[in-house]
This record gives sequence, C-alpha cells and structure tokens, in this order.
Amino acid sequence: MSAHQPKARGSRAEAKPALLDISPLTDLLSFHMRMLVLAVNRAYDEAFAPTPLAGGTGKLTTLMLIAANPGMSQSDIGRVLSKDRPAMVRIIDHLEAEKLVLRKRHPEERRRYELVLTAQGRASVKRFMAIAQTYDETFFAPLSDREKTNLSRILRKLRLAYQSDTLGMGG
Amino acid sequence: MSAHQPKARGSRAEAKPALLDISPLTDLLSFHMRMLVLAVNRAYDEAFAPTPLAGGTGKLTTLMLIAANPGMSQSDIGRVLSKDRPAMVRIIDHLEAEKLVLRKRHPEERRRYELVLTAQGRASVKRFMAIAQTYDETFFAPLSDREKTNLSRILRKLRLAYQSDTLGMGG
DNA sequence: TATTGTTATACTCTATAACTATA
DNA sequence: TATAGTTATAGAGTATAACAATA
Repeated sequence: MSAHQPKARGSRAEAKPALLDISPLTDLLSFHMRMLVLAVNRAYDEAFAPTPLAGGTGKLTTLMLIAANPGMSQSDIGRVLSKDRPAMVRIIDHLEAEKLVLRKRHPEERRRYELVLTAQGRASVKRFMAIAQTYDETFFAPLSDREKTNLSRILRKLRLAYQSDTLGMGG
Repeated sequence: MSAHQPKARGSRAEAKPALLDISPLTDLLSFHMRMLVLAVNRAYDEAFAPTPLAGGTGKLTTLMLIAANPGMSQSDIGRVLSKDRPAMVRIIDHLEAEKLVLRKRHPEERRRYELVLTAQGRASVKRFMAIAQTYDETFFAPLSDREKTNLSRILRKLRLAYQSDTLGMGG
C-alpha cells in the first residue's frame, strides 16, 4: 500500500536472470484483483470446458439466475450481470439452442419474455452448480476459513457500494 | 459462503418489481471478484480516457514495468502480465507510436529488444502513476484501512499460490 | 532445435446504433 | 415517447499457428 521496496541488488537475489521489480503494480489493489480474476477465469474455462457452458461465465450465471428466479426477462438478467441487451440475446440464444432455457411470451407484457428452465435445464443446473462450487472452493483453498470470510465480507461491501442498484437480496 | 437465504416473501420486501434472489451467485467468491473487476475496469476507463493509455489496462501496466525495469523484453513483460507475444507486439506498437517507449536492439542477444522509456515517456509516467494511484484509492475508499490491508494480504497470498512463476519481488 | 518478435486468423466480449413490436 | 428484444457492426482481448531472424 506504500513505499516500493528497493531493488535489493547485491544481496543473495542475484541467481536468476535478474529479478523484476513489480512493486509499482502490486501496490495497486486493482491490479491484484485483475490478475486474480484472470486466473479464476482460467479455472472456470478448465472446469466447464466439457459442458455446454464453456466460453465465458455469462452462460452459467444466467442459468443460475433463471433457476432461482423463473420468469426473469433478458433485461432483468442483464441488469444483474452488467451485460447489455445484445449480449443477453446471444447468451439466451445459446442456452435455448442447448435446450436448457425456454423463451415464453409474457401474457400481459408482450414485449418481454419469461425465461424458464426446460426439464433438461432443471436437471442439468444442479450438476453445473456443483461444478461451480467445486471450482470456486478449489481456487480459494489456499485461504484459511477466516481469510475466506474476510474476503467475502470485503467484496460484499464493495459490491454494495458500486452496485447498490435495484438488485435484490442474497449474498 | 453457505445456505442461500429464503426468498423472504410476505415480509416488507414486496415494494419494488419483486426482488431477485442472487444468492446462488454471491455465494461464489469468484463471482464477487469478477463483478468487482468489471467495476474497477470501468473506473480505469474513466480515469484514463483523456490519456494515450485509454482502452485496456495493458498499456499502463506495461509502461510502469518498463519504467521500473528498463531493458525488459516484450516476452518478459508478457510473462508478468499473463499476455502472449502477439498481444505484447500490439501494446508496444501503440506505446511506440505515442512516443512513450523505444525499442532498442539488444547488443548481444539480437533477437530481443531492450524496451526503454523516451524522455517524453519518463516525463509522462509520473503523471500516469499519479492518476493510477488516485483512481485505485478512490475505488477502494469504501473500505477501512484495516480492510484494505486485509484485502491486500489475501490477494497477495492467492497471487503467490497461482503465479509463483519467475516473477520477482515487490508487493 | 528453441526463442524473440512478427503477421495473420479467428473467436469472444463489449459497445453502439438502428430497427420491430409493443406499451 | 419509452421499453424489450433483435440485428448489424466495430473494437478490444485472447488464442493459435506459422514465419523470419537469431541463438
């Protein structure tokens, strides 16, 4: 959070091809978070490669939202996930092609769809959520329980500060 | 970290267009981190829009690395930032076009470049680092000092677990 | 044979505008 | 006029393969 460490030249650190000073970067919390998300996304890609939810986390999170809140519209989901309407069209197209999600016309509000899981979607989502939980727990396994609780509380506080939107409950 | 909250129907929560249950997502630390990085990237775009480092953080981080470690090669930087060689070519092309960075041929190892700042680059990098620090501090301002220290320590622990590469020191 | 930088290609994600149909 | 969904387009990020120059 402050003063960069000196380059430690001359010490016993002269083994490898000259160590790099990355402290200007690691002093920034935002840099830390970005690098970690890169790694966590790689872990996601590995865990979900053999599933129809490969290639970006948007398909999984959309499916989980529909499972927990049947009847959501595409725009509703976009607001939660910070995705615009064109992005949601593509995701729902994919999930529909995979026969996991169904677009039902809203009876009164005929502009929007009510998104619901198909029977296959309901059956699959349990498996997907188990994969998600395993990959998430595995990734954060290097942390102690106390650190995980702290991290969760801190991230939640930041989320509420920047996303206090219409969202809702949970977390 | 566990048990989803019930939908709390019937309580005083029936005001807005029916609250959404996002707890399946917020139970995942990885989801929290991804959403926060989305927000932090938006903050970056705003802060650096009027500079030649707009459009992605790679240009700033590359510049800061060269400033702290003159003579780095493109591949060196790519290893630190988890970017492949084609990505680094594009970034250095941009920084060179902006007259911030210079490709110098390495005298002995004539395959690689020694990347150094131009006079203009050295003058600008101080300003850019000040902008970076301000935007970073502003973004994490909702946290107490203790929380920031905790977050930094936790993120560092995870980084070391997943990126124990050849990196170096600092942080 | 391996490595640095380069080019080309492709696929994803993101952002914007414009169109339709509904309200 | 405003909103939900759609389409088209362009930009940035990422991943791959292949190439030239060098080691």
